Amino acid sequence: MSAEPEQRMVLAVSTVIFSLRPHPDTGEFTLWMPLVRRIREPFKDRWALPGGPLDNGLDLAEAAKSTMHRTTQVQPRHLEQLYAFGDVDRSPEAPERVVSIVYWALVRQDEDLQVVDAENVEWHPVEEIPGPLAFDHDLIIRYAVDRLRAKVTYSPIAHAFLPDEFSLADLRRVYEAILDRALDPSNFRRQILSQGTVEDTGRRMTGTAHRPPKLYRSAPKSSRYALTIEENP
Amino acid sequence: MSAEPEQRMVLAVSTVIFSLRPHPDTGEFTLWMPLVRRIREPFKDRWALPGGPLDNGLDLAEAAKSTMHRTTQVQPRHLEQLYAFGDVDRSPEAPERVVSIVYWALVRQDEDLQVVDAENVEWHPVEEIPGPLAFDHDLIIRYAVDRLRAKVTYSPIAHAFLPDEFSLADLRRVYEAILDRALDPSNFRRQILSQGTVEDTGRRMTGTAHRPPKLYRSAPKSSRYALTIEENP
DNA sequence: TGACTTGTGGTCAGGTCAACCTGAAGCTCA
DNA sequence: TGAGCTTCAGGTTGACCTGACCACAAGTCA
Repeated sequence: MSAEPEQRMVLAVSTVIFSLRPHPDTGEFTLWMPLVRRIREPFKDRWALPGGPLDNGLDLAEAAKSTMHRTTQVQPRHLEQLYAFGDVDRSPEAPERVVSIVYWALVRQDEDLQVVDAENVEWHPVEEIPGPLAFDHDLIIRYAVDRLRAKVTYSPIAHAFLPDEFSLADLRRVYEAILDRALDPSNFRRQILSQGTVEDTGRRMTGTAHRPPKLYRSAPKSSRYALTIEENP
Repeated sequence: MSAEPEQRMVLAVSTVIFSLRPHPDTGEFTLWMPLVRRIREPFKDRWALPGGPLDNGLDLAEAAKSTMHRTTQVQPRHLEQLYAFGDVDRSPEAPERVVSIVYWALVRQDEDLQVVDAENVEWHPVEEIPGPLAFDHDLIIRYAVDRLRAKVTYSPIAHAFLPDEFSLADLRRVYEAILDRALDPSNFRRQILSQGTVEDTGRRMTGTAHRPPKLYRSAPKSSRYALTIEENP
């Protein structure tokens, strides 16, 4: 088509990883995410999303999981494609054109919290990202947060943050952290139970300093398309 | 990472194009889309989505519009990224790995209907696609139709099918075609007017065989992200 | 003129949702 | 031991939304 000299192009895969942790100041749960410090140009020493060039032998989602695990040690419970970024003026400082297929992932609270930070990786609350990031990663993160907030209101993905069994108050605190506002406990309870995405285990939590809550588990999902990965081992 | 011989990889851009036309049998409006007959291997002589290799000098959306216009002559009014398909087992018959960034587009009724079918292009109602298509394009189309149906219920994209001025009955027929069910005219009217996405022009349609309806136009939109292209020239 | 068609506007019953209230069931501490 | 505290569990109420239905408006057509 065009007679210009062939410009080098890189196809990369990266991931916005969401985790739930208490904020050091307030103690309230908030969204955190890991960032990786770049060790080479372009954008040397700037923070960036975990990612890397597409391994030609792997599926896109597998490649995302692979680079994610290698750099941050986390194993996501929910992985979903966010968007493909690849405009020509995307990062004018980079010498080659980069098309990035970006995923977002949710990590289980219990698995996540025991992970030690790897080298050149730092976790930050999403409201306190040390910008500006490399490439257009600030934009990508804002988009991912918005997508997560929208999706949590119509899809039972919040469960992905929790262990196998949880109380409705646990689930409510997840929603509150994502949406960044308080929810009425009894209205929340009615909504969740009416949508049939959790089922009663018959057991109750023990050792609480108050009335012990019932324990629930996620109900089996019925997804029409295999474009989302959940509950991977 | 892997020491295997470098496998050739192609980055392609293709588009699911939706248009509204009366069905030849019933006369009711339904969704149609153009398919292109492949003239080379793999999948020679099979129908496929319009698309082609990514032009390295163009933005992703521009590349999609470019190949779309070149093959089918249409100019979309609404263009939106659907998904990036690129699993390694995506089309076992193809010799090289193809990563496709797929867009979906809505074409205005009036512009669209005057277009003559280009060579090797045929329009089909979405319910009567002559499958199986090339690659995994059947899956892609099903996914795109579902996304369109979902999105039309919470976003004012149906306007993209209509000319600048339209009656609420026109708009209702668009919704009915997309959702494939009848809608109550007066309830539809109440909903649309309450959401503020249309504004009264003060004029009425003339030459109708009944009470002349008011004409409306789309109200200016407020989009938070520039990831969707609308109203392109 | 009267039948017909489609647009426009309203009513009404049922469901949903947020705000609020009350009791249940554990713990802690005097 | 029992009062007080905290959180869970479940109910009530009123505002709002939605779908089904009704009635009239304003044109054309025979």
